[in-house]
Amino acid sequence: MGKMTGYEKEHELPQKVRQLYAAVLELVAEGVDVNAIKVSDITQKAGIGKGTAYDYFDTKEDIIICALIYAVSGMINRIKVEISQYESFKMQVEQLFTAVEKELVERECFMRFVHMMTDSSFYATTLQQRAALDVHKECDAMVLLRQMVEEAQRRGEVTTSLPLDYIVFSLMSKLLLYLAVCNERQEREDKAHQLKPYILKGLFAEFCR
Amino acid sequence: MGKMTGYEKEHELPQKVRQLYAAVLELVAEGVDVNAIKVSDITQKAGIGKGTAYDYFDTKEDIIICALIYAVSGMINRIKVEISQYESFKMQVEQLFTAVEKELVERECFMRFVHMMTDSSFYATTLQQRAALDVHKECDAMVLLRQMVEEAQRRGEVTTSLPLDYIVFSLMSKLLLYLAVCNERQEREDKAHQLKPYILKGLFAEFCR
Amino acid sequence: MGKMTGYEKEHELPQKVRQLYAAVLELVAEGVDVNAIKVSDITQKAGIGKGTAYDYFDTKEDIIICALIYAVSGMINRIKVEISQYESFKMQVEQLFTAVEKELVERECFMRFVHMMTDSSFYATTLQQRAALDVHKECDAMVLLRQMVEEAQRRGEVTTSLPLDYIVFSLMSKLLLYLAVCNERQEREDKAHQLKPYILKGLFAEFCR
Amino acid sequence: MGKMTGYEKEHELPQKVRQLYAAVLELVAEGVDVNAIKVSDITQKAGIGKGTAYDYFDTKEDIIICALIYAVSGMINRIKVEISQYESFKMQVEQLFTAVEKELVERECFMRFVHMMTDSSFYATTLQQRAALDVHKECDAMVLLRQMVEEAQRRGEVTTSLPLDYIVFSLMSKLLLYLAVCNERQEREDKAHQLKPYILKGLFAEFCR
DNA sequence: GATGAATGAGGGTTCATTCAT
DNA sequence: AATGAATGAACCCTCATTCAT
Repeated sequence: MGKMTGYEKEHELPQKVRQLYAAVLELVAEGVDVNAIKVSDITQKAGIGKGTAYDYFDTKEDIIICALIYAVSGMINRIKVEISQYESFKMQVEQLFTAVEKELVERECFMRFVHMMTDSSFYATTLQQRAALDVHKECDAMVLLRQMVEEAQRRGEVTTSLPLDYIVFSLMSKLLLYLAVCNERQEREDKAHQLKPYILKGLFAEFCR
Repeated sequence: MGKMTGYEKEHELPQKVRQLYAAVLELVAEGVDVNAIKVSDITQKAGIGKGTAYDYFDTKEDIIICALIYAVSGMINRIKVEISQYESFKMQVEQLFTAVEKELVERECFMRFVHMMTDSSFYATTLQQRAALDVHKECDAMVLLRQMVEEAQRRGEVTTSLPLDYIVFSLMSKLLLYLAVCNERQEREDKAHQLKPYILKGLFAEFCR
Repeated sequence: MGKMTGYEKEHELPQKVRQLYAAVLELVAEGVDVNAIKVSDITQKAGIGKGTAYDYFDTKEDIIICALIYAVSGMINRIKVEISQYESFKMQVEQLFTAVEKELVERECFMRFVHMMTDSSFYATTLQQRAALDVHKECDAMVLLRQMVEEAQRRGEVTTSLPLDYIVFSLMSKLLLYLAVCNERQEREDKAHQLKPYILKGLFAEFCR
Repeated sequence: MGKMTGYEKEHELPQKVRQLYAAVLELVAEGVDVNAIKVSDITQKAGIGKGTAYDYFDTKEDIIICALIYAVSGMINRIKVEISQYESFKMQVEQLFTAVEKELVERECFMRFVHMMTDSSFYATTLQQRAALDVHKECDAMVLLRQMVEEAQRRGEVTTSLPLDYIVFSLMSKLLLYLAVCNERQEREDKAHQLKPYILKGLFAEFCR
């Protein structure tokens, strides 16, 4: 049987695969170390037999990687849709910050994913290779941000006197910064919300006309 | 025997421990997945027997964590010294960027360490707990940055109209962003150097009077 | 439902069972290790569902054993018929050698079967037990040879001054020797044909008047 | 560490390897199906830890194959020595038959080994490949027999009017036949001894002047 | 009846840790 | 003190067998 790749459309996903993905993402959201996840953890949480997982995936690593790709590409696509409802760059950026902080599971997965994109763990390396091959670039948040900025530049909302790369990277770094703060334990949850307006203000002051 | 903690002074380190740390850091610098490092990899590279490692550490994880703490606290202390030679905030920040990009091994370890501070892997969790207990805060780059900014504010070089947290986080995020770009494969190495002046200019424009 | 035993008459065999047997024997003829044959290999080659195989057999081992019994008893019966067309012992023996070398699949299965009769693998042990119970002795090539020799002795063609057992065993050993040589890779295929006249001559010289 | 090959000299064998070999051979002698032997069976019988086996061998199959090569090459070498004490071909052949029937364990291993040389099981295939590469031909009983016959021909004891191959194969087939009969359950043990003189007489009548 | 998706017991292999030398 | 051979718990993966459809 053809094994999963992580890029299947939502409706193409067999039920069992959906359960496997959900199990992995729950574990990740619970803060379990990805490297410590056991196949039996996943299948038990998914409520299916261990062997079944291997009908859809070749290795444990595949299960986890596909679950992460699934989560992040889904998240990015959802953010794309949400952002497209706004016309101004500023509103889009605000929406972006709101979107990523929204749900714990997604936030955790996104963080994990971003880490992996700049990490040298096994999962990181594999994901980077996958991303490089990924024609749809569905998983690349950078691509999303780049498009957003380019269009805003075309509309004249964002300065063109700074390199596109710099603007995109700045946006990304502030976004991650925000996520990192959000993710810290409770006490700082407030701090995150206090910082948000400053982060946005800083961004707009630097890049918007 | 008392086991190592990672906070020993340089001169307190037994020779064997030094060799163990060096081995771990070399492996990390080579891009080996921390989770994939085996005790035999470490001791072989260190040129000592496996049993000896257990005279100084209780578990494999301890060896790795202490090596990382050692590397990062050393790095931060060295940066402290380097920075203290400059009097202006701008020069200090420039020096900071130069320092972290300087050496591959350090950069890699620093990245790994930072990842771990915002990660939920086993090593991450342990390091975070250790950092929370760490009275000297020797390992906390944030503390260093905070001190730097506070003093600059006292000297009137940095604005006090923005929250200290925000300034520190911004500085940190730009620094990490820069490191991440530096760490990408060859092609981008140039991109990193092209971005640097913009990053610094952006920082100074936002925070310096 | 009553499960198969391997001794069903050709016309009693359900179509699916025929397909299963054919699949097993093809695999064996392809040189696949009997111990490595998977149920899915068999049913896939047979073009039927896995569950169906278990309607006719209790275990995987049963499928394989019955297929082998089927192949060998069929082969022996066919050889019996072919031999009965000849009246002289010498002609019968020549026919015997021709018959066993005839078809690759049969030769392979026969070899496998003979191995199993003098082996201690699981299949061997089971087959030996079965053969001991086999009232018809349909599977026992030795019985065929014994009858052949006994009748030839009665007709005065074969010496009675040597023990029957010895003559039968000698015949068997030469036959197997010949098969073994036939089965070696290509180069020796010729060698087999060169040896054949010597093998027969030796046999006849020793046992025929 | 360098792994075992099965061709180590007796005195080169680490103690643990010796124990592993002994365990495998005991199991084989007990009539356990080679394909059913578990690593834990071997190490338990050997009285060592499971992991230790993997210090000396890469896979379970390696352990078993090396044990068989060890047993057979040892046996053949011992037979070589025993045979070399006799000067006449007839005495040598008699000694050969005595030697192979001598010890249960050896007989069983030799049978297993011979099976494997004309079989298509995994072990068989691997052993055949090894034997083809084996420069010493230490494991090849055929080589031993061939030398024996050639020398006897040179001494004028064995006819040169028959092809060498035929003589060697005949000798081999009678030898194996004899072993097979010896190996059958109790009742036939006697039969074997009754057959022996006829087998030898037949051989000598056919090949000796 | 026929199927093949699902199961989970079982076994090969790895590697952190120990301890006799 | 230092070693590394030995251990065995742990875990991934396979595949015979079942059973709902």
